[in-house]
Amino acid sequence: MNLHTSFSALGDETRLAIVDRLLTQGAQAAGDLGDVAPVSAPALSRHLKVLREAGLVTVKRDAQRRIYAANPDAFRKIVGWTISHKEFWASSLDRLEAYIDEETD
Amino acid sequence: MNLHTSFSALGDETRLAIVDRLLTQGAQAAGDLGDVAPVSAPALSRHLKVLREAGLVTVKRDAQRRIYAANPDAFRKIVGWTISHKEFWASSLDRLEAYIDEETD
DNA sequence: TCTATATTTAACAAATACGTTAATTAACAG
DNA sequence: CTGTTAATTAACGTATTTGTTAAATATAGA
Repeated sequence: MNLHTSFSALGDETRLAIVDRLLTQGAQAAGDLGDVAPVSAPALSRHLKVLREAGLVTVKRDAQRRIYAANPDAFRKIVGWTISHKEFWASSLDRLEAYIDEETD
Repeated sequence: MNLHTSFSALGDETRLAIVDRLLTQGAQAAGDLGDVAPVSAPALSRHLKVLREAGLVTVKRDAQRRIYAANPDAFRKIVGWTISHKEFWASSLDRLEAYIDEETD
């Protein structure tokens, strides 16, 4: 899938929250994601579809449930792009490191 | 600016091409970006506005020209987010490294 | 089988996004 | 001051996105 498709999928607040949740807490059923944003189940389902079609998440069935998980390959593509431009944004690496330390606490 | 706003801005093929160009070739005037995609000057101008409002690029005037440049801070935010989830996507780091080597040639 | 649970799909309205051409603004050059 | 160049803003049509409620699908369990 094209890189801009991944970015587009992450360009919605609800979808970014879903992905962040899956990255942080691991795989979850669709229903368990209901509290990431104040939207109906059908709306959530469609967001999951967008993420699926962009290749950012994968699904697996478990009885009535659909277990969603973030797809590492998709993230490697994004990281790959950013890293390929590292010499640009990392011109002062310490500032990045400061930022990361701050964010990951 | 929110992270999803950055992703949203990069979620359009033309805008991603603009940004990639600025990252690769450095600052350029709006007119010089005309060949990144087959769109009219007004369309391009609006894409640049979206990127500006998302904080991904900055502008500086030079007579009639507007010189656009990628904004490192915006990219650090994106990198910061991906890195904060590194333990996930980098679970097999060699695969990422292989990918990067392949992409940056 | 009948019912409850989990999720998706259908149908539809409202908002947003993107492209175009025409008009406007701004700065330079003769 | 007039014409040229550079870029943006205005106006407008169409397509896509996002949300909702109602209906459909699929599995589990009494």
